[in-house]
Amino acid sequence: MRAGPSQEDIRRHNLGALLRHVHLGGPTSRAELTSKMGLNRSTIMALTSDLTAAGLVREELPRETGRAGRPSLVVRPESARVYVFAFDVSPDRIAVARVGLGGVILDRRETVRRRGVFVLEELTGALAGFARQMRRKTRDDTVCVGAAAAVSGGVRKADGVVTFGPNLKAEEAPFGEELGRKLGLGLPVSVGNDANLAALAEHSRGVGVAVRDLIYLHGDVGIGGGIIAGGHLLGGHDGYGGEVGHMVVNPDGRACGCGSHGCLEAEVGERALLEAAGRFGAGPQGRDAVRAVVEAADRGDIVAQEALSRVGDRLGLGVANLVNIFNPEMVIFGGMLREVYLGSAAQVRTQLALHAMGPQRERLRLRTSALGDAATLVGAAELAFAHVLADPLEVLARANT
Amino acid sequence: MRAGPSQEDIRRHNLGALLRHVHLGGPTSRAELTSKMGLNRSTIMALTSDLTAAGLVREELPRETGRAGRPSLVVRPESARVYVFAFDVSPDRIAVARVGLGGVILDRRETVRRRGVFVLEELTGALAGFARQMRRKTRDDTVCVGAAAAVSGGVRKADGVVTFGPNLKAEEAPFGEELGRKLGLGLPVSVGNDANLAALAEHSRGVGVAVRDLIYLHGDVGIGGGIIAGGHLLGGHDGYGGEVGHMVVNPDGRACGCGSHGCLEAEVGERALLEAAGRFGAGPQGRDAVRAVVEAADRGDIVAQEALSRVGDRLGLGVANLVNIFNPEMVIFGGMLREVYLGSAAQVRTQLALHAMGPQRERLRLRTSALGDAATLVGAAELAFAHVLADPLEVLARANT
DNA sequence: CTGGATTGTTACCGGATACAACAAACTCCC
DNA sequence: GGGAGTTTGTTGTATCCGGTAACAATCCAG
Repeated sequence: MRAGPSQEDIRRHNLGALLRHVHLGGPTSRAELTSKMGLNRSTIMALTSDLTAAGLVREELPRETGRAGRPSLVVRPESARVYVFAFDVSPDRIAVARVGLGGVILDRRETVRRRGVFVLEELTGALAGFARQMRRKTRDDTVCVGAAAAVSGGVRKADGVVTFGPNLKAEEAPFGEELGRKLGLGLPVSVGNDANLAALAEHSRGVGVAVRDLIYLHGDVGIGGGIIAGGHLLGGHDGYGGEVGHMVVNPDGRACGCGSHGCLEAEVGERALLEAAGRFGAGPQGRDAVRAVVEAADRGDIVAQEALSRVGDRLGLGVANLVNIFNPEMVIFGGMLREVYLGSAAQVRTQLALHAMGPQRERLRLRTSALGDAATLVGAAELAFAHVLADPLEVLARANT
Repeated sequence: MRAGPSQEDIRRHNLGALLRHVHLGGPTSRAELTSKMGLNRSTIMALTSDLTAAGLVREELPRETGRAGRPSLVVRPESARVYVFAFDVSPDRIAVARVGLGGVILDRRETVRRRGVFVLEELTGALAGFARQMRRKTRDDTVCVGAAAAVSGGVRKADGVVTFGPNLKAEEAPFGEELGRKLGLGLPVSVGNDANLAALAEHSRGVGVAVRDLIYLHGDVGIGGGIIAGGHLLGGHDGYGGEVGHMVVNPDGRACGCGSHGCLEAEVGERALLEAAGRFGAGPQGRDAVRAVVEAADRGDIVAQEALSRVGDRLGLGVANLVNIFNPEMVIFGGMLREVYLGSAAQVRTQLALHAMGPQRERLRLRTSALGDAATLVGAAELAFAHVLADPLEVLARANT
């Protein structure tokens, strides 16, 4: 409700908006910025001057214009100079990326990991180690402006502590705090749920660009989700918003790890599919196992087909419920749900036709993730960049001291 | 993304913020406004001067201060002078209220109506007639600054047309347009879904004040809902957000009017309860019939108790799903669901314990509507006032010509 | 090479808020 | 009842931000 000392606020906001433009939209000419932001030429110049002086963007003459008139300077993000660290803790791997302003992945390391084990010391140690390696390779004029991590689990908004997850037992893990300490950059590490951040990623740089209402469904061991409502990530009161995995789609269904029955996760998760296909425990686990089922079904394997069909029905019912409640413009399937959806699109559409209301269904678009496995890392990077976009000059002033 | 000519924007925003303070918070001293809005004394003075000159607020010396120092002028909304018309089309009644700035219901008329009949001409005619009667009784210096209607049905965001609802057949009803024409005030009539507007009302003036994430569930013939996420009403892409009535809570359940099976509406709607209690068709309909079931259960009627129990189970499962997905701070039961919840709170809580995840459940509060039947009217009034709060001076300049 | 078009650059203007100083009005205490 | 202390209204000034306008720079077309 408060407005604040508004002179500075305006400037902050406009600087952030301009930076967000070139961060998300790539190199943009001043002329385009002038029209898209609705500001005057002279104002745009003042803003870009500030950002250039801060070392956040660079202005260059365009190669070819093709049009009459003086060529407009192109504003491009200082991708190589200004960067963040993005971390990802998935059930099957951990990954670190150095992501430049503008969203370029400059460097990246990852390693597999054993499922179900979550030793805070070990994890943060490995991640920080990767980050240090990458940092040593950077030139001296580069500057790290933030860090964020995506974890598969619930992250409490109040303090960023991981409170539950497939890898966690009863205890709570102060993941961000510990990782921040180990990094030793004097930067706080934001933490977010992996599916939430993947949703953010698809919204900013994936299939969901310019889509203000979308639902992203992510499958790995469990089922997670992220909801963009009105252009903003739905966080919920404590930060657990979008946890669609435990929506009950079949009250008499399979037992779920959460203690309930017939959760989306229990009916559509990796284990459900593999068990239905008679492949649980026997062969490989994870993404490859799911892909194998879909391929078998494609080749005519009846058991695989029926497994996919059943899972697709439940998935479709879950999507129908979400569509009825949210009326999104788009639903995006990511992680292993990408394969499941591609293998059972007919069932999903049938369930939608049965259970979703006409008006909500008519303009709905079903898509698969455009960013794939990189989605969580990209989302974490966006989270890390968020405070830079909120107040560009403050961040750089602090980094340059 | 665009910022606009920001000098004016700042002023507009601050004027709106100040007006919203006194509109929602009641009479407020300049000193309080200064601290709450984070603006300087002199700025607050300039803002209140403008609003006073426009006739939107009045400044008065307070009765008693009780504290040292010069008493701060109290800014109060011009409730008697500036008003809107709020309309409500429920299944069982239609209502019109004249609501003053600040949310005071100055005048109100309503009449019962037959269910299931929706004749556009007739409805808008009756509503406009009520409004004209009220308008004749107002003094000359009063000014109507807006109008909005709550309807039980889906309202398409793009054009405000009612596209589906318990009272509608296949056709679409340009309700707002027609009502606006009949009113003849030169004002557009905004239209919103009744449950959405009731949610807005509870959020601004009911149990949900200062709650940024809440779910409001409304029961009459069907089940509607309104979701406030991050302080904003969740509209969805086409405006059908919050339509929780057709979430499937029992795939093998009762047939629903929408063509699906086991929808929340079909399982816990009025008809479901009355049929389970063996009272459908025989006795009275509507709110009174529901109340009778709850009272019978209280007196020990086994059939009524079992009916309530079953309905409460389904309701609880639906709420658990919503809680998992949204992680709201509060769930509010309104309309006939108020009675249902009061009569089956134990079942609802049991289902929550079974199906809702711990972290989401722990800090959740379950409440009943504070505004009761007035919620939809109050919500419609808020919708009507919305554009006044967005740009106070423009609206009044136009009204005074 | 000239004319038209588009944009960068600069100086100036109007508007909005903060700040500071003074006046006004209240409470408390003697 | 009156003075001290406190809080707030009021007014004038300063600062900052964005818009406007005029001019210079640079491109394309012919």
